[in-house]
Amino acid sequence: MKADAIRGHLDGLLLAVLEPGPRHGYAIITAVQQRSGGALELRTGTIYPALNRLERLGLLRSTWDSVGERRRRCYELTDAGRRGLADERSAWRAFTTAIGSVLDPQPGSAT
Amino acid sequence: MKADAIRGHLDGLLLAVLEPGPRHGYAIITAVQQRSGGALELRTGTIYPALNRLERLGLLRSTWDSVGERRRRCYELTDAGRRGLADERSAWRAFTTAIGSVLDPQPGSAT
DNA sequence: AATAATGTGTAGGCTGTCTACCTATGAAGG
DNA sequence: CCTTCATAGGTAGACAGCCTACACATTATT
Repeated sequence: MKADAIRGHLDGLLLAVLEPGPRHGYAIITAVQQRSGGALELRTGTIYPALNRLERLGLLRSTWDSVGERRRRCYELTDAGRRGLADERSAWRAFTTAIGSVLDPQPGSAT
Repeated sequence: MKADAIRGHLDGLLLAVLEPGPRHGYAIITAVQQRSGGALELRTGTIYPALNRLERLGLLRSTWDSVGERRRRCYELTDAGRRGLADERSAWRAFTTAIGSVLDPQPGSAT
């Protein structure tokens, strides 16, 4: 996987894995990894700043919870986050359609 | 279209529009625009450095030709360029599969 | 005791794309 | 003749977002 291929698509990934329910950062990484069949391995340095940004934008809200002595920060979607996810999904469809039609043009289309 | 969504996919676009035959820069821009149904509007500042890079890498070769007094630089795929295009296409499929399976998971897959 | 797994986070750098700008020819219209 | 638009090629510099590398702490395993 090319290093910066996911640029511009990270937000959608984060919102999508939070759709079923709240998750903490580490679980987000493993969820993305599992869902993508191991293809996407996000780093902490990638997601934590992004999660902060999404919270600042009001798409996420976070709460601290504790398991024993260990603290973890759980993120969940806000209503704006759900709308944002819908936007990301339609943007993704438009994007893949656009790139796909250039990369693999239909035989009938103009050259 | 998010500004930098195409990051990491530009090379594939350029190689793909050059597959049918040689083209000069301006024609590459219009070809991408037409093939994508107007969704992708590349700028000269985007493609010329990229074309130079691809030529440096040996994926393209360029020749000057003249129409009257006007000179234009025509780019065409090398054999390495054709192989590069095939690589870009399979990378694109892997990429869309990966992102897609996170963004719109199949009901059966693990959360 | 040491190592791996779990868990959160920051600092700094990289690089490819974008914005903005510049130059030049040819055709069309006034 | 002059202006304007389409065609054609190009550079300089900034910017944003992701990556690399690092730091720290707790819990489980060997």
